[in-house]
Parts: sequence; C-alpha cells; structure tokens
Amino acid sequence: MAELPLGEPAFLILTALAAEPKHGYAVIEDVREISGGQVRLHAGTLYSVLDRLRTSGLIEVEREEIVQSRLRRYYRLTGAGQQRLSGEALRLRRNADAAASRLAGFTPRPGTGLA
Amino acid sequence: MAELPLGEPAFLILTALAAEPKHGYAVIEDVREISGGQVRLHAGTLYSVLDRLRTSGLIEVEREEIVQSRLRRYYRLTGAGQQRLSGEALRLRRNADAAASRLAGFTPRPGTGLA
DNA sequence: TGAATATATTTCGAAGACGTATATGCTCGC
DNA sequence: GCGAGCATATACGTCTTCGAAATATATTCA
Repeated sequence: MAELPLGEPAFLILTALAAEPKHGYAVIEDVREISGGQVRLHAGTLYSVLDRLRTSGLIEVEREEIVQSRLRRYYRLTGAGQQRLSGEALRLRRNADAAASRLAGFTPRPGTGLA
Repeated sequence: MAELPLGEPAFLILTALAAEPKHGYAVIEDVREISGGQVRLHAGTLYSVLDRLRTSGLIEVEREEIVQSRLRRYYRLTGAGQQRLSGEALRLRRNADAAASRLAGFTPRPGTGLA
C-alpha cells in the first residue's frame, strides 16, 4: 500500500480526530471550522475517506452509540495515525515555507550551490 | 473551471517555477530538492500537470530553446499563478498549524464555544 | 398537521489528479 | 555499438474526491 496519499480532505479529517474521537457528522462540522469555513466535506467523501483511513490503520472505531435512534460511530486516531498526521503536517509546512520564500523573490538556498 | 485543485505535485511545480522560469526536466530536479529528496516527480505527472496549469492560466510558456538538438520549453508563473500559489501556501500553513496544535493536545479555540 | 430543516450514515456514478509505462531522439562514456 | 542521462510526449489505469440521492428520525415553524 506504500503509504496512502493524504489529500486535503483526508488530512483535515485526521486533524479533526486528533482533538478527540468524533463521529462522522461531527467531523464534517469540525473541518468546516478548522478551515475557516472554506472546506465543506461532502458526505460521500467523508465516509469513503473514513473507510480508507480505517483500512490503513490510521484511525479506528472507538465506539458506537445510538442517540435518539440515530447511529453514531465514533472514530479515533491510532498511534500510527498520529505519527502520520504529524509527519504530514511537517511536510505541509515545509512546502508552504518553500513557496513563501520563493515568492518573496529570494532564493537563499544553502548547500548545493545556486542553480 | 471553479479553480483547479492543487495537489502536492502541482503545488511544488508552481513553487519550483516561482524562483525563475524553468523547463520541465529542471522542474523535476528542483522539486526533488525542495522536498528534501522526498518527492520525485514522474515525467508523466509533470507534463500533464504543466498542461493543466497552463490551461488554467497559472503558468505560461516563456520561451523555447534548442540545446544540443534537445528542445527545452521554459515555463514561468503568471500573475494569477503567483496569487494562487501564495494563497495556497497560506492554506497549507493554516492546515499544518491546525494539525500541530491539535496534536499538541490543547484545543484553545476562541469563538464558538468549545464542543 | 404538515413542511422544512438538522442529524447521521450509506451507496454509487462521474470527474479528475496522479502514477506507470512506453516511445522518441540526441549526446556522452565505455 | 550499447547503455545511461537528458528532454518531451502520450496512452492507460487507478485511486481520491465530488456530487447527488436514498434512508430514517427528531425538531422547528407556520
């Protein structure tokens, strides 16, 4: 499986679950908040991503509840999920920094010698 | 067109071009450097992404050269491309920060009231 | 009462981003 | 001459995500 790619949705879903276990619908709302209202997960995306993450062992089902005859399935990050998420967050920040410094017009790359 | 999504490859390609115009193959090498050797663009990915970016007006062909009977097509960021890239970099950093703070175990969310 | 809205999950087809593989043609080193 | 590195092109497939609808219950509002 080579490490499944984390797109923005998947990344945000992991992030939402990093705070505390949540059920799917709560994840949608949390992601909307995290992203400042810019990312609205579609139900279809959510549940298929949740499935993939579970299959790859990044999250797991914590428990299931029935509240007012509605099923709530709670997911939580596994240890692997935490590692993966923090690694991914690092990567994102590096990428963002690279872009920012290049956009700033200077290319202070130590090391290899400038191109 | 609704604003084409920028995956990691597309983002890094824009970043590579932000420093200065480059031809495709040089982009591959630059991206490998930017990412600390972690992202190695495949030729197929590169040229199709390049095409998409060009179609959406984020990059444009600067010039074509023939060096040792090999064609080199140089691409450069357009104004729209710069805007898009800096916006995207911001988004990435926000996402990375959100993940980091959640992973740190505290959820100091001002505003809506804690869940 | 009845309609609309919010909660919650499931499923499925389509779009599209990305990877894999292959082809082409030149140059250089062995 | 053959393989490796440079440089672009493109067909094909896969996997993620989008988009929409189905199902079912509770609440809100007219």
